[in-house]
Amino acid sequence: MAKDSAKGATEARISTAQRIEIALLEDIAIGALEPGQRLEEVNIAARFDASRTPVREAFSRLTAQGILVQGERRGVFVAQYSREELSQIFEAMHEIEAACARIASQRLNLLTRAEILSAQAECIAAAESGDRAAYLRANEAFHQAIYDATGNPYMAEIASEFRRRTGPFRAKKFARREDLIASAKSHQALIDDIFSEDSLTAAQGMRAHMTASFMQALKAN
Amino acid sequence: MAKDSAKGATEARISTAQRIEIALLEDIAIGALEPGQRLEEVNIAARFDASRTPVREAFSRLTAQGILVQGERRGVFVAQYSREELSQIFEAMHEIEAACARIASQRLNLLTRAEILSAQAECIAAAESGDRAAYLRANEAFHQAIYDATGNPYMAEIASEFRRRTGPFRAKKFARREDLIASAKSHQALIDDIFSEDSLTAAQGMRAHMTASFMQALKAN
DNA sequence: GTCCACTATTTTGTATACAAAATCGTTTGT
DNA sequence: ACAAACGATTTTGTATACAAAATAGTGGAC
Repeated sequence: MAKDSAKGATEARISTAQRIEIALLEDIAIGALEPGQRLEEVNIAARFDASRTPVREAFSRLTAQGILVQGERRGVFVAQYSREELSQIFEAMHEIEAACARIASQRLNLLTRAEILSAQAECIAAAESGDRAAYLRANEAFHQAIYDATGNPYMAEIASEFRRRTGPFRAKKFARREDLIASAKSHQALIDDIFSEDSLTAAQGMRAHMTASFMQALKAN
Repeated sequence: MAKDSAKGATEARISTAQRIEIALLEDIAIGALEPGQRLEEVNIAARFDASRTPVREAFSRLTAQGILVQGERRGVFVAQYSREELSQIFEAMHEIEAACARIASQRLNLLTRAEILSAQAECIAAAESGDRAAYLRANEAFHQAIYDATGNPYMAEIASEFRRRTGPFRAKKFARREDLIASAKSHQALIDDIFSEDSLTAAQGMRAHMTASFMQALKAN
């Protein structure tokens, strides 16, 4: 009965394969694993003190999501994109984010407004203290709050997927404290557009935000 | 040198896991595997005369794509959606398809126009002969041709993914020959809108097409 | 007769073993 | 000296074995 009441509420028992998948995702998001880097099954297995089997399962799932790619020859690699490919991925993400903003603006309620504002407050706090890692987390939470405000988990999921794929490239642009503050300020304008509840304004606000984000990502990559 | 010149041009050597993944996808698209149906590793392994290992790999990739879902208890199941969930998936798909149509309308060229028209010709032929399986294939090729016309493989990929996920639910609506002909006719209007090269017209045309598609899917499910 | 508990069976998750394919290095021939 | 080919080593793909968890089935007690 009280078997997992002590632990986090909904924390189900986690398999080794899932643990590896989550850890690899985190490493890629943080930048510990860089785009283009090769991942060998045996290395990863050793690192997690597991056999190759769960590692292969994690690789399968991550390649299916486009986070990892199989090279033409041996090995699995952290996905790496040329300038051209990056532009295409950002274009796709930009379309989805704009759709999310538009839908969210039409369905805002007290809760979703509060959660967007709350996430933004964390962004500002992290930006002012110059805590890069905290800002990266808060920034993701902010965008996630917008996705959630659509009330559509499928839209939210694909938007998140694109964020995971572009994470390593966006992360590089947050080098200095001013970058964080500028980003947080950009959020404020975006919030105004979405909270206007005018869907066109919301979508255009998000397009502007994403275009700026891509410009900076291009500079940093 | 001539090691695979006899076979299909780009057909690389395929692993058992990939073979199983493709076959399962096909079965789900066709309807041989119905939403909600449970898949047991040993059964599938026996069917493909393989061990559980490649089956598990295929399951991993398919669950990562949302084609299969892990039940809360045992087993992996073909994804099944409630009326509400189906509406959310179609909403998301509808947004992405509209974005594809808009972008495609801006980037049309001789080749992409030709391929859209060619796919539509196949749709008409299949519809008139009342060949349901052929129409399903041609219909997918038609939409794929529009995705490809965006020139953005990432947009194309997510659009395809949603099509795969909704395949079983859309397939049911093509019961009679008239359904096929009506669908092909609807394509014609859509082509006109996209070929207008007015992005707003193209997006609205696709929205109309998708809305109609969802209405029929709802009736059939 | 119903409910609970205990056991048995099924099923999943992980490890290991083995075979095949590919890369790398060395050697040999021209 | 350079190229080609052969062999050795690494790495992947698949099979099998084993352990743990969950469900189902059976029996017993009230």
